[in-house]
Amino acid sequence: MIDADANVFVVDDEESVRKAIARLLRSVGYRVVTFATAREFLDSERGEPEGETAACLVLDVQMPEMGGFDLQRELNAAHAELPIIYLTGHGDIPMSVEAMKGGASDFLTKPVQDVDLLKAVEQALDRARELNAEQAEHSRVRERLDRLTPREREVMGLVVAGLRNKQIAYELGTTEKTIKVHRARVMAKMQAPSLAELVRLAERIGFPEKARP
Amino acid sequence: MIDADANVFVVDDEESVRKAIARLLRSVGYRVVTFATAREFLDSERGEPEGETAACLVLDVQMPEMGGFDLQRELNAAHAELPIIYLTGHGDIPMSVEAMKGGASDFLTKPVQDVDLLKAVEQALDRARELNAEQAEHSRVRERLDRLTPREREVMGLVVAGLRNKQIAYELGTTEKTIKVHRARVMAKMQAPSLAELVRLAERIGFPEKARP
DNA sequence: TCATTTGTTGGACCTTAGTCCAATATCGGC
DNA sequence: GCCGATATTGGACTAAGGTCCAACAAATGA
Repeated sequence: MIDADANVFVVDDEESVRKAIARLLRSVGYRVVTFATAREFLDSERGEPEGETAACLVLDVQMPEMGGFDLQRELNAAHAELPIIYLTGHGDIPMSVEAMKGGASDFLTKPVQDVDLLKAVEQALDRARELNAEQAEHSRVRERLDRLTPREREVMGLVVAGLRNKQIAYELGTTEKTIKVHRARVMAKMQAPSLAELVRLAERIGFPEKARP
Repeated sequence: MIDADANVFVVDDEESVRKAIARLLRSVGYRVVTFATAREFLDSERGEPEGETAACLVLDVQMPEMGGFDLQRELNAAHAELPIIYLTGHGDIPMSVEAMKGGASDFLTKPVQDVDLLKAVEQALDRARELNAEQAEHSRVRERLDRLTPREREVMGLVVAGLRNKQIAYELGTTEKTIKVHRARVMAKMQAPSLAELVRLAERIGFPEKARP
């Protein structure tokens, strides 16, 4: 079954293609927004960046000015993780392979069969939902981490490294007593019911970040 | 630079192709073993399954009896993670896209340029080295886990879930003292210097496995 | 079957962690 | 100078974790 709460963005310079694709996708219940150029898409406000609704992009490879691959590069640079389905009239195997290596969700040739496109969109949206779920959890945890004071962050780093309070106190040149207070605050602010959970939270967001070499 | 300690397996039914590819790859320092059929490759002993040396597979798509994709399916079923570079004389875009979705490392068309193949092999071997490193760590931890008694595994599961000894004792219908002993053995057998590290080890191997619904 | 692991359980004791109270010192801003 | 946030420390106490020693039952192997 199809989850109707999904956005599909279509970027193609040919109006006939945009219309045909939009009609097809709307007919099965997707919300569709079309764009004639990559620039137009980038400048648009496409709703929430912290995605609540799944979204994917159907993207023409060959377009004047900014092509599909250029757009993908822009999106990656902007951290906007959005599954992409490429569409092309003049593609070859090396191009499709490069696109897939670059993380594309699919790569189809025009004229595209309706079933093929629908299947590709479904897959892309599934990917989007997974990405959204991950990212939502990730930013929820980072938000808590941001509320820690510098000292608390230090303490947390050493706690998840497995050091005991006494050792942490020595490392930071203070007393065990103080560490206990910081530690308790860390647990509270991070909303960790146990040390095990704190470690998992830290792992998930890659804390602490590695030192620069 | 090229790491000479690498195996490249070549499976192609045309002897001329095998010879040409083998010569090319050997000329830059790779160890090469060729096979005329997928069956022949599967039946061979290709050295250590717990890979110490990186390896990849250059695989013809069209072959009598068992084709390249069939071979990949066999390998996946057998847990043998081996980066695959497909080679085909009669490929199309949908085929290449499917191959890439299926986890192929690359997909090239015959006749292949030397530089293209060499670049693809380098990339595939890089992937293989990463996979090897991950898998080596993974199986090292699993090995330790396998040395735990059933009871110790139960205790470990509840420990990494964040339960306290008292709660674990209640769950398992015994006393806190007993749990402490199990717990100490778990730490020793898992070679975890701290609870934090035990949690990370458990996370890495996906322990405990989720119950089936 | 006997002996030897292996897994399991308990007691006594010490160390470490967490909690509730309170207090001091510093800094940046208003 | 006062206020709020941060960092620090102490006392007294409870709870939890870890260690050493000891014991017993079940499984394993000769």
